[in-house]
Amino acid sequence: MTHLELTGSKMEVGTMEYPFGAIERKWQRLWKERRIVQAGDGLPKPKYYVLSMFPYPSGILHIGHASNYSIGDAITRLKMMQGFNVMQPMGYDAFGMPAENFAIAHNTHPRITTEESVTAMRHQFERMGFALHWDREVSTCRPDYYRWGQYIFKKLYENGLVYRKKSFQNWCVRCQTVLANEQVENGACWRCHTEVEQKELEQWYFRITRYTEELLDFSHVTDWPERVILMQKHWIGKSEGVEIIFPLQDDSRSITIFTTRPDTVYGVTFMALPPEHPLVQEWLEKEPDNQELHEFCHRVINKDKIERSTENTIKEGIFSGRYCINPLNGDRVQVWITNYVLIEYCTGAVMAVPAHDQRDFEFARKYDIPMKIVIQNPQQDLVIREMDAAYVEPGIMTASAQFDGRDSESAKHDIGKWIEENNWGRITSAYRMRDWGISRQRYWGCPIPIIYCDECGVVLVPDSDLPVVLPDEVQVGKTTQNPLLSVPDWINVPCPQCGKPARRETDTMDTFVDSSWYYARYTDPHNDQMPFDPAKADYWLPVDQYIGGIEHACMHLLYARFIHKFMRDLGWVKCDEPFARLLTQGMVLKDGAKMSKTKGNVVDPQYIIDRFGADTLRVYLLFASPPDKDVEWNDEAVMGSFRFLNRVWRLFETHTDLIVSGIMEGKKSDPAIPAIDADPNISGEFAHLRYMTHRCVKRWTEDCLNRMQYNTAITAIMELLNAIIAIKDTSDISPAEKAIFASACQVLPQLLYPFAPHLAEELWMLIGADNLLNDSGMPRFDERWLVLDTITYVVQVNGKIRGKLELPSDTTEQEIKTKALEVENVQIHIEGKTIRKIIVIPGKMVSIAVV
RNA sequence: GCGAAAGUGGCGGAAUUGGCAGACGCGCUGGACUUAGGAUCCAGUAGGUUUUACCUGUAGGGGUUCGAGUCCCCUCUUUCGCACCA
Repeated sequence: MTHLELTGSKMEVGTMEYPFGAIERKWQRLWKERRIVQAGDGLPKPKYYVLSMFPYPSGILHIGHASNYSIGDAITRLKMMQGFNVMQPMGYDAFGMPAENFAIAHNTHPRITTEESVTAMRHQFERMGFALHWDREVSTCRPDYYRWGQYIFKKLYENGLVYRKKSFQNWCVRCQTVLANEQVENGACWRCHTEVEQKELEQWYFRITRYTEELLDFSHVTDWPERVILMQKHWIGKSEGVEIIFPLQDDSRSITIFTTRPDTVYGVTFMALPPEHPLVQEWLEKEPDNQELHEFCHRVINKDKIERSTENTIKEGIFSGRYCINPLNGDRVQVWITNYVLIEYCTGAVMAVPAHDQRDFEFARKYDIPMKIVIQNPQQDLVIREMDAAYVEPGIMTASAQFDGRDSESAKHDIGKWIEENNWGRITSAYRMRDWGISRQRYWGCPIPIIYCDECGVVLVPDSDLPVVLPDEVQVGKTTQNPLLSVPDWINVPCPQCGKPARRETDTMDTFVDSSWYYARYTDPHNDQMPFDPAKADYWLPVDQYIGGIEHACMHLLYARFIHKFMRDLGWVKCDEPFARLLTQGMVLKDGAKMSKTKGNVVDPQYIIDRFGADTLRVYLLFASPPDKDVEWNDEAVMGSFRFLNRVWRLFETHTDLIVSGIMEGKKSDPAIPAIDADPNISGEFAHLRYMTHRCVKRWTEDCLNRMQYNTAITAIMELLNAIIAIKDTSDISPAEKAIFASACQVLPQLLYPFAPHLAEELWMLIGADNLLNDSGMPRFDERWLVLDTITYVVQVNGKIRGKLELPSDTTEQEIKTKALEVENVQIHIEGKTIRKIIVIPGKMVSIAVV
């Protein structure tokens, strides 16, 4: 753990700073008592639902959490000031392999460690001063939560969105479980980075592919980063093309392929099938003596799926001895079994056009398969013998019957139609995304509510028997297989249908299932009749502002959208998307790298909170960079935030009486607008302070509400503070000046509230407020005071600044031109030259073009 | 390879629509005060020169414009995502 370079002993001899510890604890207590987060269901106020991705309860509040929730809490407090009925709930994504692995390593039970961690984390969240609605806390590992996960599984099943399939799966040896495609990164487990192997298993799948088209449609989100939308679209990977049926020669069956290049269909010279293809499997059975074929297929199938699907794998194949017919031109086409076709994608078969596809080209060259040019390069005629790569660009069609001479790109659609008209196939789309495998062979997860009966087959657990409670009395880690297999009392149950002995499913669900609907559970977290009351969900959903890491772009955020759309189809929710606005916050880096225990560059937020306060940490995290960018941790710069808060504290401490009486003075002049406006005849530094006050409030408002750029909002506060402190002598000032000074100070607590709520609340009270800041409304500014009497014009000659000009704001354009030309330094630069043009930008500058 | 985002002082980063580049903070330099400190206050801080001023400067090169960090074209670098997807 890297601490600040500062030692504890130095702390003790340091000078006084504001008593943040006492202040923070006091307000944390008071907020809890006064329940500042309202979150009343259906309150007659506009609602605002702020949600930060719930954490895995590691027991330690990581700096990344601190950053994530500081953003969420800033938004929460802003929305409270705006008068919204705000909900900011918190819970725990508590199932999963880390808890189980930790329990194995420490010879304990995941339930014990998880609950301990939850308690520890709740304290740390409170110490950060987040305005969280603890009444709504959920934890996915508790039966009152996962009961409804099982219920949703059943609903999915009943709607044909769940199925079981045996196939080769990504298998992590370390985690002893299957991983979804989304959870494999560069051929390794996303969690433990162990290399993923292939294992044939029977698995439960969610048919997310039924929603592909809708998942591609982002028209119902209010504000999502373009980057995330693009990543999801890419992940779903829609390609438009044509499915074509190639009949086998001397056989009643056929091979269906998908292609995005129907324009090359006249150039097909072979078919490429993967060994897993049903036809190939059939041929293997028919020809038990074909040693070569058996050996090849066996070898390819058992090769690591990841390894097989990389570009640099050497293409291999074996001729099946069979042919099929190209329906468009009657060509006889060789059928090959290859290692470069993926069974999972589309129809699991490829029409090979070696002249116009690089992969097919390489393969055809290797095995001496004929090539046929059907797209000509308009620049230079292609000759097969001279080609050293496939010609994949568009061009002019040739040897393609009635399409000869046409531009290949524009002919694509007509060929598709021609194929449809002749019943050779159809125009369709293909998707990269596969169904979501949710089975995990681990103990610490939500049990799948399925029972296997010899008589009745696969039987759903009846609603009345839910939840299927995860048995606690399990020896975790004693076996290399699923620990649930060692609990016969739990596994062996009577069949709910026929009553005969049956067995429970021992797979548990991927934890991403748990997190796919938690945001909806928060709207009605204690409901024991249904997952949530649709009326309550209708009030709160969609989540107005969701905050989380980019790493979930193609996992959690995609799964949650899928489940949400399913719940909408059931009528449980009305909106089309779960998360209206999404903010992907950056990581906290140290020395340019992600913090990690192994690198030893972890900063402990608790250490900072104990020494400099939660307010300091929060201000630092938000000030260091915009919320969606990474924050570079810097020990020294944290001190800057601490000093800033200290300066604010000192200002209020030294001038308490002045501010309080100044506020009274301001109220006298205009009771409707407290303090902020006073004598219009003010000039000099107080006029400037008044201008700065209104300017900073305006900038803060825009940065907070429109731009969500809290670093510049904090900058605006610092600038106002500097402007106030710049006034050195307050001993002998007029009542109007006093009111201006006070109004500048009075607005500070409001401006600080989203970022440093404890100090802000303390100062608000100090200057005599009778409400809490969440009820104080938004700080106000008045355009009247943003209009300056004089404007500084910049004068450019040929684009270079040659002078400045102070002019009354009502100067006419003609006068401005005249004055600009009179500036001494301007005259030097235009002397002896011809003025071609003078451009006046009102309120800003004069640009003179000379030759 | 494909797709996307980004490149600004010693550092984090500002510059909202093309209009004073470097706000704000850190660090640094000098000074004041002193209870000798991670305190506070004052001055300075893009680089350069012949310093009331001028020149150069937002990865590099070109272009549009009275005017470009911002718009257009090319190149380079970095980061991220996808990667035999037919």
